[in-house]
Amino acid sequence: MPELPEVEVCRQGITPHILKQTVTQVIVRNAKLRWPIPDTVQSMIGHSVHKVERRSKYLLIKFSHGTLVLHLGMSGTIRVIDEHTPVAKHDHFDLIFAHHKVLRLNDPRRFGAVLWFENHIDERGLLSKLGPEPLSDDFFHGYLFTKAKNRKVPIKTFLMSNPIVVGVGNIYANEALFKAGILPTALAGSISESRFDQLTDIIKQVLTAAIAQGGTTLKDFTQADGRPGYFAQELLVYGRAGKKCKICQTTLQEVRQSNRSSVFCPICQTD
DNA sequence: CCCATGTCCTGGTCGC
DNA sequence: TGCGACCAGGACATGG
Repeated sequence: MPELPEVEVCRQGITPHILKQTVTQVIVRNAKLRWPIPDTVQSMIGHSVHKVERRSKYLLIKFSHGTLVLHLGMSGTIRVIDEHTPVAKHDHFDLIFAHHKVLRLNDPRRFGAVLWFENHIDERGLLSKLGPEPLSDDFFHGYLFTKAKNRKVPIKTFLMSNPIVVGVGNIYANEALFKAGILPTALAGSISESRFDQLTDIIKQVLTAAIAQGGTTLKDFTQADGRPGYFAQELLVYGRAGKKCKICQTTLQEVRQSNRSSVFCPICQTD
């Protein structure tokens, strides 16, 4: 599920089901996620949800005395379901509420995380080391150009770097670079300010459109099937290596960068 | 065997 | 030479 639009749609979807509801039980079936689920998650019992926020791809479920931090990793999904719904394979964590609904985390690969920040303290600095939200005013014209000065890293790796900007994963990095006409292998420090500004606008557009489409197809997170939001969006390059560019019909090519696949059109995209 | 939506961490390199 | 910034790749676990 995990690109930013999917997490945001998830946040919007679960919020009305859990806001102001009181936790009655916390079940940890398998604590071995990316980090062990701490015993302190039990402190939510008897407390109610004040707010449901998102920072980067982290879901923040806020209580008066702390914050439950959820990350979906590469394969996690969250649903709000009836408490009698049978437990399925990879259902690792339940947050049960007084109105008999359950927030249930399923994560086959277990790269996700369930953490508790007492008094909002982020011991690992997970949230404090993050760059700006791409849809906020902190991600503005000139920002990427300034950050990229003297950087020799490929633009695609640069875009996917959380200290630079959060929420741009492999799918949207590929899609945004195609739309901006920039090769993923172009060096970040060699890209002009105007092209960076155009790329900034495109990233905002792509993420906004994905949230809007995910929001319409996935507005209720109480269903058993959770189709990721990006399936609703037409993908121009991601997953299309060897197929024809939808703009110029040239065969799309693939390279690996930092152990991730990048797909691009050798005609539509340039250094 | 190959590949896969994330990201922390390690170890190596580079430049001041 | 020292040190910090930067960068590539490994690691995690499961399924298609």
